[in-house]
Amino acid sequence: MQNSIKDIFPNFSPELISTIEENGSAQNFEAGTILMRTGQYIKNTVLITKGKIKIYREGEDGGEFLMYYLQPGQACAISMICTAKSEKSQIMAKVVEDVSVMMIPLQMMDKWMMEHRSWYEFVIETYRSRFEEVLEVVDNIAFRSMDERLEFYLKRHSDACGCSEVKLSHQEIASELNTSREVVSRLLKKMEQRGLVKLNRNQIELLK
Amino acid sequence: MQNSIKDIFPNFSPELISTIEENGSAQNFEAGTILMRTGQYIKNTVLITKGKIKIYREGEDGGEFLMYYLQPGQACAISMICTAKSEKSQIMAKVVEDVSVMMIPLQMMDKWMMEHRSWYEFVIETYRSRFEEVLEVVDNIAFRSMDERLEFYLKRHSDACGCSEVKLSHQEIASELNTSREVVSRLLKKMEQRGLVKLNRNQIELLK
DNA sequence: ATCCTTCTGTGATAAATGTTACTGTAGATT
DNA sequence: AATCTACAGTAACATTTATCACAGAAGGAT
Repeated sequence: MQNSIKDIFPNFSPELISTIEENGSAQNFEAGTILMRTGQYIKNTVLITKGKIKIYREGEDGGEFLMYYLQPGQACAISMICTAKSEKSQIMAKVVEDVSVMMIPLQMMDKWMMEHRSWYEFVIETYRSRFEEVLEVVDNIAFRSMDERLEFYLKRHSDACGCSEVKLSHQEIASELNTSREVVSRLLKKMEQRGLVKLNRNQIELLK
Repeated sequence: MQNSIKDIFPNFSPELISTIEENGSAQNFEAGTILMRTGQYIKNTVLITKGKIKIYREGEDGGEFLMYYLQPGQACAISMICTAKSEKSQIMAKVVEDVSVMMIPLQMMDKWMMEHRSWYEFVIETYRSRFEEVLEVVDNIAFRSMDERLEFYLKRHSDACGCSEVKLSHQEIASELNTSREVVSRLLKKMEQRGLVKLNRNQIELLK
């Protein structure tokens, strides 16, 4: 089996891995799928084994503010946090690159915390890294102006996809930064003049 | 002993409470004390038994952006999250009302997760509620304008202190919202005209 | 090629927020 | 009382961001 849990989650103990394979349910979703909506009840913890997911915070007016990416080897912290209580989701999760995931029923998630040290450590580390990531998001919107936020956004995107081309329209970027398309166009133009990017239709090439 | 762990953390098991009393160190700090600075290494988890603490995110330019309050019966999620790794603090914690706290060495924090169900549940619930609170902060700065944020700020303050008078100068409020004093003055004046507040020197009275 | 849709660029203008400069006032200090 | 200091109000202006209006370009569909 390619994309095995073993390879993607190298810190998991062999016992944990077999338990996951027994109790989890492997599933695939195409790009574009909404895996989770704000307000939905959470019944599973999601481990990503392939592909990419974006996590958004939704505004009352329908805005979709990008929080962070989830990639193979990671898990949805929100789904873990809402564990025992089977709470409502506070976020929206959208598949941006066909994913394979392992769905873990919430009771298992909780049970394993006591039984598997490597699971416990993974969960704690997931909490920690996501919390820090959200704090960084707060920094960006609290302390930085739109041009800096845009640069950060592009950099994060290219880090996530491992390439220097961002294949998104200005409109899509604007939505994820909760601003308007015109503002993004203008700021990108300035960045191009500064030699930071090269602009093409539906593609922004990062030069530095 | 007044302000006992037992009364303030009613969900803790008797065994956990005695373990805490054996291993923790009770300490007091005056209003104004900085309990934790950004970048400091964390050696303890902090349980609050009395008083109030504000948690800030610091900007590179020295801004102090208010994230949330910590009150009796609560714990600093950040200090828990940075657990085993003894990571650096990502936030700044300032005492705003004389506090009594119980300092728990980080090794204990980790050990008890396996040994005390009530500790485990408390920690998970702390993660959950703080994560949600930070998401709400993101909402405010991502989707709302300064006048709405100011109203929210005042409401949160009065909730935290349990009174309808906010005894802060415009300058202090401005710092915590990362804006300028003049903007706060203007917006407060408008709120007064709308009948939402009554303004006095060093005091804002919430009317609704 | 022609049409159509989506994407991009840009000017004009409006609104929100930040900055500068100055004034007055309340309370503390002397 | 005279002085000093922190706080609050406000006008004028600058900057940033949002909105409106429109035009042209790229690429797909017919």
